[in-house]
Amino acid sequence: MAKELTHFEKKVYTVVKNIPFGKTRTYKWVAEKIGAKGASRAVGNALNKNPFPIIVPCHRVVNTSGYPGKYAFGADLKKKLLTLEKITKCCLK
DNA sequence: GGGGGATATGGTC
DNA sequence: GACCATATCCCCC
Repeated sequence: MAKELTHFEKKVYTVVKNIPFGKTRTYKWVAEKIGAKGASRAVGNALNKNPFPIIVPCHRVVNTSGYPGKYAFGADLKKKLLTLEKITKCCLK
């Protein structure tokens, strides 16, 4: 099972997985974090093929405009998830 | 500061 | 070689 993920994807998932709840990061931020500065697009590629969208909150990754770009399950869902997390965080707080 | 268009860049299929 | 969930630069207002 264990799909043989590329070293790049592995790093991307590890970083994205560590993004705090209710927070959002940019593709560039992730790229630099994994040491692939400039590979912002490659980050999106890896997330798109994300085999575990459950443990990898890829919906927390947005572009520099602070606006959610695309999403494997639909940009609409992504926006919804972000809003939901925001509300949840506010409620718990 | 913001909008639109074009180019550069990195990784995977 | 082509594709892609971006980023950045240039121009204009």
